[in-house]
Amino acid sequence: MDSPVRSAVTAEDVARLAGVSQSAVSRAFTPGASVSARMRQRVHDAAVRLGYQPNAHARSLTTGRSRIVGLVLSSLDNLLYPAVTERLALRLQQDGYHLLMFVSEQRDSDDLVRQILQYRVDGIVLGATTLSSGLARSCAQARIPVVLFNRVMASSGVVSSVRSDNVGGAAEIARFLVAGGHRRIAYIAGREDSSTNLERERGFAEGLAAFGQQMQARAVGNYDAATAREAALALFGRARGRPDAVFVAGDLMALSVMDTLRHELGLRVPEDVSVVGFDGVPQAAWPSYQLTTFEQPVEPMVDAAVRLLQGSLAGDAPTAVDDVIVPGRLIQRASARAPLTEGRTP
Amino acid sequence: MDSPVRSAVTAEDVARLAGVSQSAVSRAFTPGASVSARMRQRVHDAAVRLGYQPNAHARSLTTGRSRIVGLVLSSLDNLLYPAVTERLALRLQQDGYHLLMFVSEQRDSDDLVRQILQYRVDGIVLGATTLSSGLARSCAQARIPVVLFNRVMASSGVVSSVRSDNVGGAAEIARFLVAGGHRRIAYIAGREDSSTNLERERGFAEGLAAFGQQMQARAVGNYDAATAREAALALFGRARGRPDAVFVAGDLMALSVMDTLRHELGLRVPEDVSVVGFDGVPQAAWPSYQLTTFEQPVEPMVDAAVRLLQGSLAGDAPTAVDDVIVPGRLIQRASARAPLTEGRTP
DNA sequence: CTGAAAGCGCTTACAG
DNA sequence: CTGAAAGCGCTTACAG
Repeated sequence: MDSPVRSAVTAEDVARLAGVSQSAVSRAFTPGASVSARMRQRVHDAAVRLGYQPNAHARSLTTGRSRIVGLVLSSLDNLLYPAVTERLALRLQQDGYHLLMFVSEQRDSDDLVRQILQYRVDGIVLGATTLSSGLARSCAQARIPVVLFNRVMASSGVVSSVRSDNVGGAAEIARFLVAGGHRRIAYIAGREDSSTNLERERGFAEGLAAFGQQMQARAVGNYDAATAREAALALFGRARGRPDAVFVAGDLMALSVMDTLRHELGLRVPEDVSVVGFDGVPQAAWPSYQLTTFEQPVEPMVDAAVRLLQGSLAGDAPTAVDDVIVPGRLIQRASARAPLTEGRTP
Repeated sequence: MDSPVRSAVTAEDVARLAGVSQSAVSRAFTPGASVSARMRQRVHDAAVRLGYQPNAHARSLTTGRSRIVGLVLSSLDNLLYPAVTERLALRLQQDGYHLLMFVSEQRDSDDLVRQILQYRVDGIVLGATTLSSGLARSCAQARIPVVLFNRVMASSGVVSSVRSDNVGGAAEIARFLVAGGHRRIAYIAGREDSSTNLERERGFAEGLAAFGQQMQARAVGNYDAATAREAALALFGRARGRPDAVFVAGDLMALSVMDTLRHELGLRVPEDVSVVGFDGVPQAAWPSYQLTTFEQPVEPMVDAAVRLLQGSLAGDAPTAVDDVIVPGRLIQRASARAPLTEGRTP
C-alpha cells in the first residue's frame, strides 16, 4: 500500500485501442449519453479486452459528486448496528452509492467527520455520539446532508435525525408492565448523556405516572453488559423490597440482566421478575432468552435515513432539516408476565 | 445527493486569502514538505477560517494512491464480523487509510470487486465468497493487493489469505472430546462449499481417526441458526444411538444447537450431550451458553491482513502471495464435559 | 523556501 | 453522433 500505482488502464488507452476519441469512451460509459450503439459496442469491446474501469476519483472531481456516503459508528457493540450497516450498504449499492466506514471510539465525532469531508461525501450518517453544532453548520454550508441515526441533537434544527419512538415505546412498556400486575417497577438506564436514554426514561416515567405509579428503583447500565450486570446485582441483590419488574433501556443490557438474575441470583424470569428490553436485537429472540422488547425497526429507519440524505439535496434549497420518528412495536415474548386480558394495553 | 456540489473551499481559495501560491497551500498540508514554519502557520490560519479540507479525490488522482481499502462481506450474520469490521476500520484509520464497505448477498464477488476497483483502492479484504481467478489476476496485474479473510482459494498461489488454524483447531477439539470420554461423536457442518468447513471437517475427522474413532453422525447446518436447529433435531431426535457429543462448525450454529437440545429436546448440556463450537463469538461467553469453542483471534487476524496488504506493495516486486494461518486456542467453558485429567489433551 | 506550470483521468459544453 | 479542449483540485518536479 505504499508505492504509487499508475498501472491501471485509462480511457485514453481504451480510446487508442478502439480507434476513437477519449470523449467517446467516456460517453460509452455514461448512461444516457449520446453515443451510437455501434460506438458503444466498439468501446466496450476494447474496454473488456483491457480490463478498463473508469476512475471514480477523476469522475467525482469533474462531476462534483462522489457517490460516497460516510457512516460513523462509535462501535458495533450495539447488536443492532451490524444489521444497520448491512442494510445501509445494500440500499446504497443499489443506487450506485458506496459506504465509507468510520469507527470512533472517542466521544468526539468532529475530527472523524473532518476526515470524511475530505472525501467530499454526498452524505453522512452519524450513528456515533453527536456533532458539534459548529461542524454541523459547516456541513450544511458545504451542502452535505448529515443525518443522526438513533440519536438527536441537543440544539435542534441544525441536523436531521432518524430514531424510533423512544418516548412512546417506553410509555407502552410502562403500560404493559402495569397491566401485567407489576407494582414495584425498576429501571436500568443506558448512558445517561445519550438522547436515547433521556427519551426512554422520560417516556417510561410518564407512562408509569399515567397509572399513578413511579419507578421504584433505578440504576445505570451504561449500555454495556458488565455495567448492566452490576446494576442488576445492586437492584435485585436483597430480597426485601425487590422489584417485580424491570425495564432495561437496551437489549444487550437486558440479556445480561436476565443472565445475572437467573444464574447469579437464582431468580426466575418472569415468575420472580419480569424483564423488558428495548431494541429488538436478533439475540433477544433466542430460545434461552425470549426477551420481551420494543423493536426498533432497522429497515424502515435505514430507509428513512437514505430518504433524508436524498431529500436534503433535492432542489437548490438550503439543506432541509427534519427529525423523523419511526414507529416501533412491542414484541411480547416470555421474559415478562403479560396482562391477563389478552389486549396489549389496559 | 443529486445536484452537483461545488461549494467546498479549495486550496486556491486558501491561497488567495493567505496571499500565497496554491502550491504553498498544498505543501503546508503535506507532512514533511519543505515549507517554513511561518508559511505553514499562515496557511493553516487561512484554512481554518475558511474551513478548508484538501480534496481526497484530487489528491489520489495525482498521487496514484487512494488510501482506501475495500472490504467485501457477504453479510454480518457471522457474529465475528462486526468485530472484524470494527478492528479493521480502526487499524486503517490509525495509518490514515479508510474502509469502503461492500456487502454482497450473492455468491459472486467479481461484480462487486469491479465496483471497488473504480475507487482505485490500495487494497481489498475479501471476507465473502472468493474471487474468480481471472479477476484475482487482474488485481495482481493492477498491483492491487487482495487478501482473503477467513477463507482460501481453491487454486492457491493467486491470492493471499488469512485464516485461523481450522485444521489444527478441529483436531484439537476431536482430541478434547475423546479425552472427555465421548464415544459417539457427531459433526454439524457449515456450508459444504466453504473452505472453512472443508478444513474443519478434515481436521476433525483426522483428529478422531488418530484415536481410532470416527464421526458417528453428521448433518449440515449451513452456518445458519435455522438450518443448524434442523440438523440438531435430525441428529438428536431419537434416543436410540444418540450422539454423546457434537462438534458444530460455527458458534452461531452451536448456540442454536444448544437451544434446540435444551428447549426442544429436553436434553441437558453437557450432561446428556457435549457441544463444542468454533469461532469464539462474544455470545458464546454469555452465561446462558458458556460454550466451549475454538477461538479465532480477531485482532491478530486483522493485523495479519493489514500486514499482507502493506507487504504486497512494498518494493516493486509483483504482488507477493502468502497464506498466513493464525493460531487460535480452545476455550474450555461449560458446554462440554472436560477430560478427567486436568491436562488439555490426552 | 517559494511560485509557475504540467499532469493525474475523467466529464461536459462547444463546434461540426 | 463525434472530437478537441477546458476544467475539476490537487501534487510534484523544475527553476529561482
